[in-house]
Amino acid sequence: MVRIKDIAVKANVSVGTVDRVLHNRGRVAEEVRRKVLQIAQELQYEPNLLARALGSNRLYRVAALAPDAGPDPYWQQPWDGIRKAETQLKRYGIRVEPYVFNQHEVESFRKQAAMLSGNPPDGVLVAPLFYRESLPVFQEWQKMGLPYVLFNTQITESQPLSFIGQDSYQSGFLAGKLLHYGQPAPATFLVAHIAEDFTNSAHLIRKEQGFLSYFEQNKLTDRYTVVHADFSADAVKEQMQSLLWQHPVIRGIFVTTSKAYVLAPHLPVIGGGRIRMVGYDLLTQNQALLQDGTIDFLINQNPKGQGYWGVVRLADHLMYKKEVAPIHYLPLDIITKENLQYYVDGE
Amino acid sequence: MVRIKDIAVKANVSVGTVDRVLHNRGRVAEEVRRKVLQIAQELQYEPNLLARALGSNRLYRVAALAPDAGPDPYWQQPWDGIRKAETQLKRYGIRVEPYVFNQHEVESFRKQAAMLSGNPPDGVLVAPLFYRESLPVFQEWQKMGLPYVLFNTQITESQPLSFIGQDSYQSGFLAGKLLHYGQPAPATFLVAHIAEDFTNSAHLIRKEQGFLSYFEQNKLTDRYTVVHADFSADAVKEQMQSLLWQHPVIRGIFVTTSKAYVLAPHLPVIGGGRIRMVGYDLLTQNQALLQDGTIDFLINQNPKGQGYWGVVRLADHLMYKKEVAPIHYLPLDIITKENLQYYVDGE
DNA sequence: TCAAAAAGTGTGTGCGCACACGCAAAAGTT
DNA sequence: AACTTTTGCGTGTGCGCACACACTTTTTGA
Repeated sequence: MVRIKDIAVKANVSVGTVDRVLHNRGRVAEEVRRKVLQIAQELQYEPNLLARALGSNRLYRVAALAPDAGPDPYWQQPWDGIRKAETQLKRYGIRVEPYVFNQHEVESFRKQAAMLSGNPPDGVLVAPLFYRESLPVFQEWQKMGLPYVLFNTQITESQPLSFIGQDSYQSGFLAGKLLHYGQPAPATFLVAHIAEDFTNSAHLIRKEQGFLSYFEQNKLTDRYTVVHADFSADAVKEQMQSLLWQHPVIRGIFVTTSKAYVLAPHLPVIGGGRIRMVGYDLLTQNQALLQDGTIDFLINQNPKGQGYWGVVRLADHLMYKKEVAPIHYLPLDIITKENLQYYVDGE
Repeated sequence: MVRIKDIAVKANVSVGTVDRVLHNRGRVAEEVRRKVLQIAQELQYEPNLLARALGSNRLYRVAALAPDAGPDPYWQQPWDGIRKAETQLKRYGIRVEPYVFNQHEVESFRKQAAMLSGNPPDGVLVAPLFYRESLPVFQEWQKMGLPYVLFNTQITESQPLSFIGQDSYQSGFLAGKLLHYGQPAPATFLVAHIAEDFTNSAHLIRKEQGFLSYFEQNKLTDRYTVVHADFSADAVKEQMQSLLWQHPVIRGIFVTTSKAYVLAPHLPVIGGGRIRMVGYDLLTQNQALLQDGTIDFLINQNPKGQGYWGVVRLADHLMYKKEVAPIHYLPLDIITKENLQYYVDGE
């Protein structure tokens, strides 16, 4: 195993000099610099991460900016992942500082972001729910040289260190397949958005686009119809009844958020064939509906993993100076009653 | 963070004594011993794993006993995972010694196992394909105090340190769901075992049991029939034709191994409804068949992950003296054309 | 021309732990 | 009583790295 000392001996310099070269710190003669780098390359030097973490007493502060888990249980999961990563990396000198905002109040997001910037950490993990309000914040961080990682929502206009999450388009596409698979024509499918500002939520738009594309690309549009529906939280029942009246051959519903459980109670128990349901995420309410057969498939967005990997990526960047891929798509896990157990609490 | 030194100070002894107590090495007065343990408990001492790995210059040898990747591409993947883990861990004192056997020759397994025992490593990772022949080997290891981790095939009669892999029973159960979903009755489904000694392969038996259970537990046996079929590698075509003749309403095939691609070319292109196929694992041949629609679903056994985690678990046990869970089930990943890309080469 | 600043380099210490070594006191032996 | 053995315990070194410090040589500037 190659150590810094080995490089030093081979290059006829001291370990201090090698250290300065490898970390771009201090002053080193250009000639020596190149020689050391070349030898390091040649010997395939890989730093011993244990020794590094042990030797440097440096503490890295990572700020996490995400919605409050209180009102929406979904957000508990990213926080769990973040916490898990912190526990694991604490020994290596990583500490996480949470900044919580209200997912329905733009102002609270702005405020927390400002607080964060006022006490700049070494890196940021952020769920940029509000598209318009995020951009100026990103610009500021960029100017400060503060690396930030996005999760949950992809905002292509910014230049984050990395994005962690699902490909929303492909996710909708997959939902199309799951509703269509083995479903005789003709049939109508509903794309249901629940209690969200659809036009301001990039990832919901992408999901719907993917869903539609499935039917278009497979040339199914002559036999299968897709209907868009926006539900507001307080009139779900009425809207559902009205939709069923208008479209008697609804055979499946694609709920684009984790809120399938909100819609489920208002489906007809029986009526010209059961209505299939595809939704997102393993909230306990959704799990129960999956078990009793109301929901056919859930697509797991692995929110816990998003938080976890976000912190890990930042640590990779900060501590180990590793290259970080700009996009880190998580798999589109298909969950049914039969394989659910292995995704719940998976370590 | 509590260090050994902190305990030493509080107990009025030296770090050497604390070390002896914590590791049960050397001689320590009983009174002092209890005092140190009590203080360690009190202070919630947790050893710094980094420092431990760094400080002890010990080299741990892990033997990996698994089939040759040459004849069956499936086995390349666990070996890849094992190799990956070794690369990652070799800096920290873990080295893997491969023992390769022929998956069709019981004798070669026995021979390699004997060689392994003759040059005992610190831990073993093994894919116990041959049920009967594995048991005595395990007994020997147990007697030697040699910790071993199982992967791929679970053998409940033994007491391994851990098992890494899928729940085969539930895996078959899930396959039942995937073939049945949206498939009108009546229909016949085939459970196809390809070129394996079925009766000596514990996990294939379990898969078939799970598959059958799906139809029983859901009370579908009056409308759906399940047929068991053993294929030998050199007569697949003839056997398939004969089966199609006997069971004209075959609507789906469950291939219990990664060899769906062997069967696929011999399915009728059209004939009273397409025949669905569910198989295992993302071999390139299977991926192509998934893409062109011949295979509907693949269940990913994550063979690479099995190898990887197996080595990691052993390292956890050997180096860090961590507790290792006796069973580590990997998720039953459902793969379709639409989400395949996110599982291939997922780091 | 000579001091001051900058450039270039080596040495030493500490991180927390494992482990070898060595010394003193107690217990055992003839 | 004069030993040997055993028991009990402290000290010291090294693992690979980060980083502070100090030292020498070169360059700069008035």
